[in-house]
Amino acid sequence: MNEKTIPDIVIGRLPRYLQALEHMLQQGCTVTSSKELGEKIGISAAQIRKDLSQYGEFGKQGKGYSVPFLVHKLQQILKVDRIWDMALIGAGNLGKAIAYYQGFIDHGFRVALIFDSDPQKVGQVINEIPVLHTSMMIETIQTHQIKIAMLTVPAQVAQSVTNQLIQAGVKAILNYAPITLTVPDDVHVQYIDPIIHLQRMTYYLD
Amino acid sequence: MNEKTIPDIVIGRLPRYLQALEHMLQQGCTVTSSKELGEKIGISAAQIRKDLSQYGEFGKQGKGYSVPFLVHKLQQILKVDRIWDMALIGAGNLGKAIAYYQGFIDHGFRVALIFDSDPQKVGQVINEIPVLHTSMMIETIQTHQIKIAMLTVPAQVAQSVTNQLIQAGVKAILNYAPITLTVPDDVHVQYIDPIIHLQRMTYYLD
DNA sequence: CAAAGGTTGTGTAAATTATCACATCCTGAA
DNA sequence: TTCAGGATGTGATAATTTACACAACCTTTG
Repeated sequence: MNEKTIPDIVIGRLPRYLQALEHMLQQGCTVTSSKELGEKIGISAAQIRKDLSQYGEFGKQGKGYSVPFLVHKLQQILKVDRIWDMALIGAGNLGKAIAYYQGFIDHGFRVALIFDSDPQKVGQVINEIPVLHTSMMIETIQTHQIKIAMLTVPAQVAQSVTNQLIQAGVKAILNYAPITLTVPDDVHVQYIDPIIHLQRMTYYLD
Repeated sequence: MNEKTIPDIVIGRLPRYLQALEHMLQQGCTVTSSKELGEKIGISAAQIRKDLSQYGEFGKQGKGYSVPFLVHKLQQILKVDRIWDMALIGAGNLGKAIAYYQGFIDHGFRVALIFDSDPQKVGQVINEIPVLHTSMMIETIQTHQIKIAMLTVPAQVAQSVTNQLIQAGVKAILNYAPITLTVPDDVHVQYIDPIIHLQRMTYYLD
């Protein structure tokens, strides 16, 4: 069953299923169908069934899916059935907003370390976490065995910071800097850039 | 040539081309090739050539592409050869960080209006823009003819705010709230949700 | 001028992704 | 018990997307 690897495009949809299912759970909904879920997130029912069937048979014919069960399974598949410590690099406006975001901890992600190169920022405490100088970054990340980093530094230094993160053993980077990062094959990068998203929409406007 | 519509997946890559090309321009690079560009952003040269050829013949055989010319063409195609006024809904930590972000204005996007439902926030001035109450939202957006909105409100109110935005004539929404929005076909939505992106990466971690 | 080297634009083939359609199964009611 | 209604899981098919390969063309060099 798990013979061949599941395409990344499928993986990309799983978090969206999980998000919608967690909302349902909060609202006390215990059973759903691929049809209902699909309508909520704008994906065809067949697509959802096929995606989920890659990992096993989670539903009951005639009935649908148990929401708590499916949430649990998806959390296992996505490996968010645990707490992930993360490092945040860059304590500017955006970095601070991220450090204060409650959503991370609610979903098993914890900002454990914050770094900045500005001596004025070092020593500040953001949401109970002291800002450390980037000169301590590699060593501290290594000792904490942190695998995930969020990057909110200027584009000019993003690649060099990335190189250091890789050296420190980081395997996943959420990059807010407006630049494509070059990384080894075993390091994953996701990009968050509002400009890119906006430009993708203005294309369709008059 | 423009007979049939160009697939959205192609549109999604154009902003990344533009981003890389603008970096090159800043560094004084005036000519490039699909090979060089592709290596920078991790996309095959053939893919880039095919994408660009959808809109015309911008390159010179044997030579490559003129960077300033291609930047100009992409800006035209993506309709970012002008200034777009935007409304920002939600003046929390994230909303403030967005309001202060220099990158928008550098790329032709201007935060023109800010709204919040919290009376304590209304009247505050963020980056020279006064925060207005959401009760004035529909009317103000209409009179300013604003077509783009950024949403940084709690998930619980995101859909109802969205409905109001649509009523006000907004056609593109950059949604930071962790929920799928339901909108008419002529309204475009892009999602920015760090949790989704992180979960897409933890799948691949041990 | 000729030839070499390099790059584009594109028709075609391959690979990937999404849709369809239906056998199978479960539930509940008569 | 039987039958109707409804939903899953999946093989087959269709659609989309990417990769390949090369003719055409430009530039430079000798």
